[in-house]
Amino acid sequence: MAATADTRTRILNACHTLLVSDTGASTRMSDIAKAAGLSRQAVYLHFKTRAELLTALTRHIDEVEDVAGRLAPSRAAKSGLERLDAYIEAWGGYIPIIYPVARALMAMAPSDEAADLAWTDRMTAMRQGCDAAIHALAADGDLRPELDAQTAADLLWALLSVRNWEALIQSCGWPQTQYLHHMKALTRNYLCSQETAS
Amino acid sequence: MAATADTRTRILNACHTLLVSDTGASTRMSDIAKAAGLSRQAVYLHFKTRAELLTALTRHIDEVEDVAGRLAPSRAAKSGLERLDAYIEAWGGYIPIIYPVARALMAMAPSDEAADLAWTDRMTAMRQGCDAAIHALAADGDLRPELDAQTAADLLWALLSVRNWEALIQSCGWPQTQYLHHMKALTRNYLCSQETAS
DNA sequence: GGCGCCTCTTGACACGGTGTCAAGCGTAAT
DNA sequence: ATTACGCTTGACACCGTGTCAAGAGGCGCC
Repeated sequence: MAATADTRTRILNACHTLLVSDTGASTRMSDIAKAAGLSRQAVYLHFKTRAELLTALTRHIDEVEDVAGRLAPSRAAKSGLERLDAYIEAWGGYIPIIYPVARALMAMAPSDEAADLAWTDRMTAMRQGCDAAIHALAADGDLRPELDAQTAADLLWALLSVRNWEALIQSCGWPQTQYLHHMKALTRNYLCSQETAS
Repeated sequence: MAATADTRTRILNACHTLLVSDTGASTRMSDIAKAAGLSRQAVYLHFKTRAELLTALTRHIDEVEDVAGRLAPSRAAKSGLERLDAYIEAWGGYIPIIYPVARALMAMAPSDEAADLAWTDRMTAMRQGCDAAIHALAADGDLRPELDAQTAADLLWALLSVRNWEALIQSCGWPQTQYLHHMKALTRNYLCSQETAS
């Protein structure tokens, strides 16, 4: 049993390091097996499909990297404005961590229902955070009056998408700090009431 | 010769309608052949690879839909602000048109160099437009002073990405008008000097 | 009319990757 | 000694892309 769990996490770790280091997205099941020092079939004994392995990996990273803990400050924020900033800081800071896995999952999503579902789920969860931040903002009366909460959350969600991060950090070569700065400034500017957006 | 060209465009049209109607992204070469009333191999006689077919299709659509003409108003704009708006209007209005093909191209990009290159090229071309708009803005002194042109163009480029459009229109169910409205408002708000952004 | 050319067809095949199956091996528990 | 478990080996099916070779049918040209 202990050995089983060990092997399982060994596979997860092997998969993770491959996705991080490698050209990544093209990581095959056989590569993962080799990296874990196992036969290809052994991997299938632990994870029925590649999609399942990848989603298990996201959950695993979530635990190891303590997403919940990272998001705590945002939930604990006193004001809507504070919450928005804390959320951007937390999620925006987490993107680089799950990105390698996210990339692989996104790549297979169009052709694999399970992967698509798993990724959509994650994005829906992220969306919750956006909703919460926007509601906190609205509760304070700091949501820009011409925006309804729905629209504002949609915008925030799109702005904080992994694909936007990818575009700015990977394609444009932005440093992470610049990304965080502009995401905060942009949302403050457009989603918050003028007087409070200082 | 005429027949050749005919067949070629018949393939392009078949491919296009499949990508538009269908679940789309999974359109196979054999589906395209069937839809064009040809054998699978006949398709390969006109397009060496799937990637080549798809990129040819983007160019074909560009012509039929007159991208150049659509972008003309932005180039003809008198002011930077006008140019920015016109560009968003033109490109933002063009996205829904190429989206079905773009989707297929984006889906295969991670695993196919040629597709990746073709898509990157298109995005680079789009980026030119962003640069031009930002420069026009800067020339008028309407670029927000704390932003350099590079950063502003990066942001504009990311905001106007197909993936953002996809998120807002496809996932969030926004109507196109709402998308255009907020893209214009958002950029005006964040990229332009305060006094002029009214 | 016979010739060659061009387009398209037919049917086969290789390749790469995922996922499945069956038989067997080694080892630890008891 | 038997059993159960985790893993290996090697085979195979499936699917989609891309390739190849042989040939059919229409068209113009001399």
